[in-house]
Amino acid sequence: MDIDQQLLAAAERLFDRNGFNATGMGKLVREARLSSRTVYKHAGNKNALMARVLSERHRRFFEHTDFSTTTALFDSLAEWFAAEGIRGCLFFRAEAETGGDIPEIAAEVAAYHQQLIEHIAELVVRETGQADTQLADQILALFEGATTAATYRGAAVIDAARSCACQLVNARTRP
Amino acid sequence: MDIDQQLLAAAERLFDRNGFNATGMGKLVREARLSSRTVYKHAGNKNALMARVLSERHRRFFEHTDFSTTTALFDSLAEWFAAEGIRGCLFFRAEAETGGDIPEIAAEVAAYHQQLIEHIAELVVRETGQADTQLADQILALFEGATTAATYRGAAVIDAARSCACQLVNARTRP
DNA sequence: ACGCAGGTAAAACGATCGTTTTACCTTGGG
DNA sequence: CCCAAGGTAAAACGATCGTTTTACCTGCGT
Repeated sequence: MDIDQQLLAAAERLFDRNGFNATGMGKLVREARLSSRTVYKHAGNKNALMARVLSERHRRFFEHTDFSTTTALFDSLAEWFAAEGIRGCLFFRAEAETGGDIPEIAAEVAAYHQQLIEHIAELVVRETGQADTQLADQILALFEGATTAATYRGAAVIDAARSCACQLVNARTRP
Repeated sequence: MDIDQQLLAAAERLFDRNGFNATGMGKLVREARLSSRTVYKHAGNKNALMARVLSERHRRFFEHTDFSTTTALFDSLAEWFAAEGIRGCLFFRAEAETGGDIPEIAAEVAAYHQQLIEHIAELVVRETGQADTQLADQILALFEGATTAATYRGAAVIDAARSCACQLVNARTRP
């Protein structure tokens, strides 16, 4: 059934564009062109739907993003924003809107963050030949910072962050 | 009257900890130990209250933060988080929760961002002797990224971001 | 002594929230 | 042929939302 995709696509779009709490189930039902009965049959309730949206976003993001090199990482981010618009990190926003109080959502956010950290740590090892927590934290900060700051400064921040990250990595590559 | 401070303090605490939309006026009235009549006499309505909270936060943040050197900037951020807790940027969160649709709030967020950008640009000039948009964007990304990533990685990200920013600035200081 | 500015407590407003229910299709397989 | 599965449309649920109103109290200036 593409009914699940229809529902999840509408939910992700509305949650992302207008916020989670500001998006009522009524508006969601209307936008997804489904009946509320069907929506609740498929999603359970709003919290579960939010969690599924995050889970799907998680999958799609790591499917899209290329962690093979630092350059590729920030290029992927720029591509993502060009295709999806720049509205900041949906996981951070979900956690902030819910105060971390809804376990199913907090779990999805934590899972995303853990995988993000791991992928960056592996990237560091791959590019410099050794683990380096501080370098990984720096790339993470540049990645998150580009995501946030690009919402009001535009895509130029991503270029700036990429060149900074590459500088850091190159400095470690040949000492 | 400290009635305004009482109201704004409670509002900022609840909005920050639990989110803007998730914080009802009922809970706010209870927590501020005021009557709803008094709250609406002082604040007008919820949107105006949110905007005033952001305006006050803006003032307080720039009063606290030391933009004189790159080191001082990230030290200030670490101090702020130690004192206030780490929950990410309240301005970004306000914009995201409202989808940018409430003009009074969007204006406060834009004003904050503009001043942040300006202060960092001046910091760059002060430390390197010339304007450098790319360097300013890099420091901005590190600043925003530290703010966001510290919510799940902790204060270590701030140290990492500071050392990265200082490296960048020093590389420009003596060429 | 009095009035009024400005506070409280509590009820009430209509709107909207998330969710469930009722009643009615449509459709593919035995 | 028909019946279960699974969809729609729409009404209804109680809770809570943001906001206003009613009724009362208090303290201060003249």
